Amino acid sequence: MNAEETLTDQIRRMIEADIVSGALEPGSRLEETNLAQKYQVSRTPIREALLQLASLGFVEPRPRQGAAVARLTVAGMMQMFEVMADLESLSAELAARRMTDDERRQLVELHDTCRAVAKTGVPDSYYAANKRFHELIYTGSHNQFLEQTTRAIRNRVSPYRRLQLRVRGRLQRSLDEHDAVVQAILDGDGDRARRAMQGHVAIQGDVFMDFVASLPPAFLHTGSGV
Amino acid sequence: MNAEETLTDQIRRMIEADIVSGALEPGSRLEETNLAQKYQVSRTPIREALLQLASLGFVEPRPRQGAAVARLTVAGMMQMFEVMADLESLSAELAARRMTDDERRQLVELHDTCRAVAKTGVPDSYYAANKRFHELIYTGSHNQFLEQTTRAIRNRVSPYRRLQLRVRGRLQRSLDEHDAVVQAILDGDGDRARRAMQGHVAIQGDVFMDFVASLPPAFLHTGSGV
DNA sequence: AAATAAGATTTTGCATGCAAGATTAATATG
DNA sequence: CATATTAATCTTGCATGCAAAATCTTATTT
Repeated sequence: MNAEETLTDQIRRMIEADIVSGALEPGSRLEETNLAQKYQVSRTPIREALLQLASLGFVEPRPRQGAAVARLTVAGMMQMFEVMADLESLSAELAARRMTDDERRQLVELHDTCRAVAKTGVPDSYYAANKRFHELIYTGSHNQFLEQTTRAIRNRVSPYRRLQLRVRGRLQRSLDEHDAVVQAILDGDGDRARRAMQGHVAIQGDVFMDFVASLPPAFLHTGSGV
Repeated sequence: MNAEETLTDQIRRMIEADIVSGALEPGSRLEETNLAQKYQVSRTPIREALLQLASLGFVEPRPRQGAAVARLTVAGMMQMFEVMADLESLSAELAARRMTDDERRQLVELHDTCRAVAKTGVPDSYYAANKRFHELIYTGSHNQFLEQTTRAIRNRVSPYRRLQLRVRGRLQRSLDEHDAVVQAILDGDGDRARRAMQGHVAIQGDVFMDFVASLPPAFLHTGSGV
């Protein structure tokens, strides 16, 4: 039904994936000619893809100076975490009220998976399972716009966030917090679900400072702007 | 300091302004050649501007069929209001905690202006004053990312929202609700400010139904998607 | 007369070309 | 030798060109 995809779209998705996954580090220059050669297309679809990524905040375009993978200031990062915490909390509240029986079952299942993966102690695996857990809650809000918005922000901080779970002891803590969220959602208690999620994703002073301290300097942006 | 603006940027802003203001109605076709002629440039900067607007959600691009000013489904509109209500509430909460003395003074001043304008009973004037009131609260949150995000959503629903205040009696109600928000912020009571704002911007069943009923059919989108 | 099919026209998607601005290299100067 | 100035190279921003897809016209058939 939907018309086939345009070249620009494909390239946008590939570059975005490389940014989100961290393959392209924050601050990397993105030269149109390079990319055109890499993907075997002309500069036009590359330009168009970069323009879209710029308006989504993934790359910072400097007029007449090309684009680079966006870097965040510490302040900007805190701001994004603050907004995301609020949106995730809203998701949890709505999910508690709106999730179908089937979605609730899936939630329990995924939570068990998280627990199992946590036992292995491999941060990257937990990162993936944790991500699916949160995504299921976005979906459970039955608000697609909320889902898209939250996911977009999550993707933007993703290159940074990946490092977060390496902090010692964070993994077990995270699991306990998930537990509180799951219970509240199963009980259909929106307010409690919201507070539980807020507690889970809010940036706490010390944890955040440790996190910032662990970032490679090149990731950060000392100038103005977000 | 900042390099001069690119043609594409100027055009993007002009088209966006026309969409937000309602000069270009939802559903209008946006032909590249037309626009190129209108703005006296080649198709390239037009294409690039449209692509950016598409990723911001202002236009819906149908591959190989050009773009049109985005229309919202009723469901999509409800979803956006739901998210915006939450972000505005967060803004109010943070503003209560973070606004400077000067900002608080400005808030009181703007609130008085709203009251004065409301007396005249001209909806469009109140719309403008109300908008500035809300924008001051975004700024008062001292979270620029929140400010940008909220404003972006507000702009997207703006072509629809403009009609909302025409509902009879809405104007005085709005003013009373502002009053509660202002009081809570002045008291530095974040929780109360959040609840007051939530009450102000949340979509209530009947009001929303009246609102939807008043929309011109062409504005709405019956297909899938947001 | 309505519906369908075929052809003409328009419009997009992508490639290429070129000039202006930015970056780097080279040269001159204190 | 360091700094400043100028020249060369590279990169972007925009215009133009062309082929494929979509839309609109017209003609044909039932």
